[in-house]
Amino acid sequence: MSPSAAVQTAHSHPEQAEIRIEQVLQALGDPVRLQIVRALALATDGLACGAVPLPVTNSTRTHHMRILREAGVVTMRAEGTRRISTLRRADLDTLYPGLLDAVLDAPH
Amino acid sequence: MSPSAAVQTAHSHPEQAEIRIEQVLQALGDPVRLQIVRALALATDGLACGAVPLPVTNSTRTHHMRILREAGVVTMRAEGTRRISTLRRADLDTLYPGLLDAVLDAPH
DNA sequence: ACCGTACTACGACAATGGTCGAAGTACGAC
DNA sequence: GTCGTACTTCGACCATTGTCGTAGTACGGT
Repeated sequence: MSPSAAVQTAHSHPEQAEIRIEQVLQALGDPVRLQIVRALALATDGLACGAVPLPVTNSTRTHHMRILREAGVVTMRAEGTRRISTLRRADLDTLYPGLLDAVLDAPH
Repeated sequence: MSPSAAVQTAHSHPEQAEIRIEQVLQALGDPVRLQIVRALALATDGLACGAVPLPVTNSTRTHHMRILREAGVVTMRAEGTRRISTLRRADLDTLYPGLLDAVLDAPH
């Protein structure tokens, strides 16, 4: 195995201080991603990307997870072959109190 | 004067029930539009589109105002040659309590 | 070792979106 | 009426974005 074999599984996450409101809003502004976030909100201990039923292919799913991760909305950790995603509730509630709750409580 | 001469000044606004959260979030997710919304939040009695200093041309300004209006974030009324825009605070607070405040209080 | 599952990376594509300039409309002032 | 101001509309442009298929990597099972 090459030394760089584990690079792929290491995802970059923004620090709390690096999270920007426009990026968060834009990330939440897509129907597919909002569906993902709503599903993650119900699973307090995280959820595998593939566990959310979505009308898109796997590669598109990965793309949306990346947007959410890079915006600072979710964290991802490897667990076997799964990537468990979790909502960054604490960080978002600290930076933008009420934002996440308002979005999650919104009628859909 | 033709009968349809006043069409241009009549802008369409979505009813409160027609406002969709994804559209609102996407509208707020643009830096220029967020700047507009922040300016409007300070002027309770509305503001002319051109009164907000923006690094874009007039046509782009109009474009952004249209996005905000069609998303249900602002209302516009004609007042002479000016178009006075107002934040739809009541509607947004009713539909998504805490959302607008969270966005406006966000660090920038 | 082999295979299947879970996900990622890359390239391509069409659609969307932000930007502009030019032309046009509405209103007020003169 | 003419002129200037404020804004809109239209078409064009380029960058971004959501989508996909294909190929690839990592891990667990057998």
